[in-house]
Amino acid sequence: MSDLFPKKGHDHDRCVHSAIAQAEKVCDDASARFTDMRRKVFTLIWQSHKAVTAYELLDALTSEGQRVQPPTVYRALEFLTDLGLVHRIESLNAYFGCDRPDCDHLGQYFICTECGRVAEEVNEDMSNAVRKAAGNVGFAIQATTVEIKGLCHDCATH
Amino acid sequence: MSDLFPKKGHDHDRCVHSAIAQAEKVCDDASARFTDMRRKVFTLIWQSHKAVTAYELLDALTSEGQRVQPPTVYRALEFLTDLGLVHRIESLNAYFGCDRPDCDHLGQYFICTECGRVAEEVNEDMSNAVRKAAGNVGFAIQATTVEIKGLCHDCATH
DNA sequence: GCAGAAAATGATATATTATAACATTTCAAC
DNA sequence: GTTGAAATGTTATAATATATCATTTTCTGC
Repeated sequence: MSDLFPKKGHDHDRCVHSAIAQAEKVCDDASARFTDMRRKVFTLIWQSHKAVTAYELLDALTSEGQRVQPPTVYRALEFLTDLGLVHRIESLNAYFGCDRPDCDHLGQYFICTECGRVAEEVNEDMSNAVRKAAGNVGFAIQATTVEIKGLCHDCATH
Repeated sequence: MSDLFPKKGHDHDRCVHSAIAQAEKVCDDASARFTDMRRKVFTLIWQSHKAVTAYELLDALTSEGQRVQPPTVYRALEFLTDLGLVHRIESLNAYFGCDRPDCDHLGQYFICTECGRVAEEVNEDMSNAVRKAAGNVGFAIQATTVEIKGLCHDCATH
């Protein structure tokens, strides 16, 4: 059984650094600016493998000493989601760092209701099932939201 | 091609009456009360094949002469969603009447971004793909959200 | 029928999530 | 260094949702 969720005690700094490196590349390729604020928000989102709300980000930025208003955070989030660096989890009103922003994908999200962690998977069976179901009824897909709540393997077995 | 969305000019009164009849049965079977307020909210939701926000319901109830507060609407919605009579569309923060409340299902929702209509499908391929993907990673499913935005056949071809 | 318990609704206040509108600052290109 | 575009700051408010306690309605057992 592959483990979608990161192991406890994994080297999280590596996740963060890798994510930032990828984000820099994506921004560069898009001629978009990875500004200080955007970098801060992105880094905060990557502090954990959980989804983070806009106001949690706001609070975190504020306690870092900045006085930041909601539009600032929402603008950064919009920028990051538009580039695919961050995904919005609709069922949580929260935001989650994508670890494969370079590939164009219809992602699926597993959300553990016990530990709060989120994991993204790009699963061809699911994407194909969605595309096929849409095709059958003449529906032209623009965007998909697939969010699955439950217990991750760690929480289910401990 | 099967048409998931109802035809223009269909007999919508029939949809409404059938939905109410089913709701009465579901409530009866659950020994739950289909009170006046719940019936009103449910009927309002079924006025169209679109998803309706809580505050749209509130406004509709108010213009019917009642002075209703948010908790009243949210309580009715909670009751109806708990029984599976209504589904919440996460990506719209809105509520949608289920036309098969009696079968326990993981529903998928097609949302037309042009006409606003929503259609529910219970698609085994999709459910199975979700279950299989979860199984592969040892994830115990509690709930799923599958929402697909795009153009319905009518809007795509006209 | 009636008392008491439980369920539902009413009422008030407030929390949470998000955006509109306009001012100011920063930055890159020239 | 000027300028125009992009980004951020600032203020206000919209939209969505819930907590809490009071009152009313309904159900149950007698």
